[in-house]
Amino acid sequence: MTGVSQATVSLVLNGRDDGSVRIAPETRERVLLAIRDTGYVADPVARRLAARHNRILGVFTYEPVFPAGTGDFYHPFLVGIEESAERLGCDLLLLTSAPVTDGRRRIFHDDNRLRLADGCVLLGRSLDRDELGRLVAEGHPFVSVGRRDDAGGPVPYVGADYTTATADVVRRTLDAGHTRLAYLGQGAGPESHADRFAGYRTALDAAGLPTRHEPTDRSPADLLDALLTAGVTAVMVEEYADGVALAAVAAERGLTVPADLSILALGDPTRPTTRDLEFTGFRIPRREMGWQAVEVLTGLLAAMPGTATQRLLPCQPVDGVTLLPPRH
Amino acid sequence: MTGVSQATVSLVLNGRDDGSVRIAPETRERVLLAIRDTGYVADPVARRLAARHNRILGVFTYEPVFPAGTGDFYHPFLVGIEESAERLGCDLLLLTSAPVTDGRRRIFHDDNRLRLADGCVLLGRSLDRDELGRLVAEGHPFVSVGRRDDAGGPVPYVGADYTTATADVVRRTLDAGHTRLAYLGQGAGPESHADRFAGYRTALDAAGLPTRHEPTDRSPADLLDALLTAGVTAVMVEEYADGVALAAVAAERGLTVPADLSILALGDPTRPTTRDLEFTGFRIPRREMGWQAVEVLTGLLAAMPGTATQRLLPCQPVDGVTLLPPRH
DNA sequence: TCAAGGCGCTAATACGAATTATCACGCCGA
DNA sequence: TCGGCGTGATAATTCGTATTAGCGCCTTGA
Repeated sequence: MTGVSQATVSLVLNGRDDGSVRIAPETRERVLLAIRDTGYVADPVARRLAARHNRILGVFTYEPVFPAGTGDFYHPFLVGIEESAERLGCDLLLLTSAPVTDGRRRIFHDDNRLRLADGCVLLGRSLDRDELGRLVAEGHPFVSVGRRDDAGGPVPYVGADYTTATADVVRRTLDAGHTRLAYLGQGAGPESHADRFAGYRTALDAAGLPTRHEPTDRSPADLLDALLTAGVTAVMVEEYADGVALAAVAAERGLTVPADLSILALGDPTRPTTRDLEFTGFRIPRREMGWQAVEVLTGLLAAMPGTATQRLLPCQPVDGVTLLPPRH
Repeated sequence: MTGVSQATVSLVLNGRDDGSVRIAPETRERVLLAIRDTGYVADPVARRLAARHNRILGVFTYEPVFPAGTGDFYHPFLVGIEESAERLGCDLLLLTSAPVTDGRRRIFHDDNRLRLADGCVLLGRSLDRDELGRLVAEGHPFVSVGRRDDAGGPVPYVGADYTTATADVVRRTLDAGHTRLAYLGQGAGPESHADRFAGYRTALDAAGLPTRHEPTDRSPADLLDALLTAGVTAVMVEEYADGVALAAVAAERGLTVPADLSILALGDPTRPTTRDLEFTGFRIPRREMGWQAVEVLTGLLAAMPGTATQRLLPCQPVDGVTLLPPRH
C-alpha cells in the first residue's frame, strides 16, 4: 500500500526512534495512515516468536483454578494476581490443559505448555516436590504462592509468615491465662502446616509449657472428649472448619465457646464452612500475596537484582470472640 | 543427538503415521528416547505460528475476571468455562492486558492480543456494540456468554432465556391472585434487561393486565411509597440487591414480605448483598452457560456444521418464600 | 583530496516448528 | 544394464514479525 518494506512497517509500528534507526516523518505518516485504514495489528504469535517473550504469565494450580466447592480459598490470591497482571499489562494463562494423573495435575507432561508463558505462578497447598525441583533445575522463571522448602535450590516464593503469626496467637492465649494448649491439625507435611506447628512449639517452649498435638482423623466428638480429659482449655486449629466442627460439638454438649473452651483459628477456611462465629486468630494476606507474587515474578523476568525472591508477609491478627481466660 | 533432521523429530513428535509419511520404527524409538531424556517440548508459540492454532481459548471480560467486590456473579460462569477447557485440554488466556479506556476495557487496541488464542469467550453484562460488530466483521471466532442482538451479523452466544423465565414468574404471581404487578429495573439497555422486560410485558398483556415500570434511580423508601400508593402487591426485581433493599425498607415500616408485598427476583445478585431471605423467582444457569459457551466456541473452531451457535438455556425456577397471595 | 560519517531505507536473516517436494538407496524385473 | 518402485529420511519452504548490516549518495573536516 505504501510502497515500503515490511521492515519499515515494523519499525514504524514499534515507534522505533532511537539513534540507530531513522524513519522520515513523511514516510512514518504514510505508514501510520495505512495501519489506521486497515486496522492492521501485528500477530502476537509471530511477535512472540521473534521477541522470545510475550507478556503472558502462567498460573498453575494443583486444584481447579475456579474452585467450585473449596469455599473459594484461592479466590483472593487470584484477585491479587489479576490486579497485578492488569497493572503490568500482562495476560494470564490458566494452565488448565495440564492432565490429571494419579489424582493431581502435573506441570510436566509430553505436551507441556509452560513455555507459552514468560513465567509462572504456582498455587496450591502442597506442590509436587519433583516438579518443583525440575522447575528449579531447568531454570524456569516461577514463583510459588506460599513458602516452600528448597528443592535442589532456593524456591522463589511469596508466603505468609505462619510461624510468627501462630506464635503470636499462642502468646495471646498464654497472656489470657491459659496453660494447657493443644494444636489440632497435621502440623507437618505441607510447609504451611509445618510452619504453624513450629510457631506453636517455639512459643510454648519459650514459656516452658508442654505441647500437645491432636491429629485430625478422629470425630469432633472423640476429639472433644480427649481434650477435656486432658484438661485442655485452648485449642489452636490449623483448619478453620475443624474449629467450627469442634465448637458445634461443644455446643451440643452444653459447653460454651470460649467460656469453657477457647478456640483459635490459624488462618482462613480452606474448606467450605459456616462463618457465623468469628474466631480469634489470624487471617492470611491472600490478595497481597497474589499481588507480590506477580511482582517477584516480573522481577525475575527482568532479572532485577534488587528484588527479594523469597518474601514472608505478616498475617493479620483477628480479635474475634473465641478467646477468654480459662475458668479455673 | 540422534543424527536425524529437525523434520524427522517433528514427525515423530506429532506421531505422524499416515500413508504420506513413514518413519522406521527403530528411528522413531531413538528419537522418542532422546525426547524423553532431554524432556524436550515443542515451543507452543512456534507451533501456533506454523499450525495456526494452539489450543488456547481467550476469555475477555468487561469487568475484572476475578471480581473482588461484585459478589462473584461471574464466578460460576468461569467455573463452567474452566471445566470445559480442562475436559478439552485447552488452556485459558485471561485477557487482562486490555487497557481500560473511558472506564471500560477494550478488546481492540494497538497491541491487541486476541489472536494469541484460537478463539475467545466474551463475558459481561453489556458488550460494546462497535467491538462486537468488528469481531463479527473480521471473522474472529468468538462466543458471547449472554444473548446478544445481531451486530452486523448474527452473534454466537449461549444465553439464559430471561424472557420465558420472567413470563413464568409473572404467571406464577398471577396464579397466586395478584393483579397489580410492577417491574423494578432498567427494562432496557443490555439484552438481559430488555429480555426480562419483554417477558414481563408479554405475560401481563396475555392476561389483559396493565404493566408498571419502576426506574431504579430512586431511594428504596421513595420507591416503596410509590408502589404502595399505586396499590402494587407484587414487584419483579431485575436486580436481586434491589429486592433486598426494598424488603429492608418494608421491614422498617413494619410491613412484612410477602404478606404485605410479594417480591420476585429475576435472577441472581450481580451486586454483593445479603442472601438470608430466599427470594421466589429464578436462577441463571451460569455454570452450564460457561460450559456450553466453550462447546460452541470449539464447534466454531472445528467448523462443525451441526453445532447450534445461538443457544438459550432455561433458567431454574426457585420457589422461595417471597410470594404469597395479596391481602385483599 | 579523501576518509569518515550522516541519511533513509531495505535485503537478509533469525525465531522454532510444520509441511512438502525431493533425494538416495536397494531391490526387482525386463 | 536400465528403468521403475517402495523406503526412509531430509532440504527447503512457510508462518509473520524483529533486527541488523549495509546500500549509494552527499556533506563535512582535516
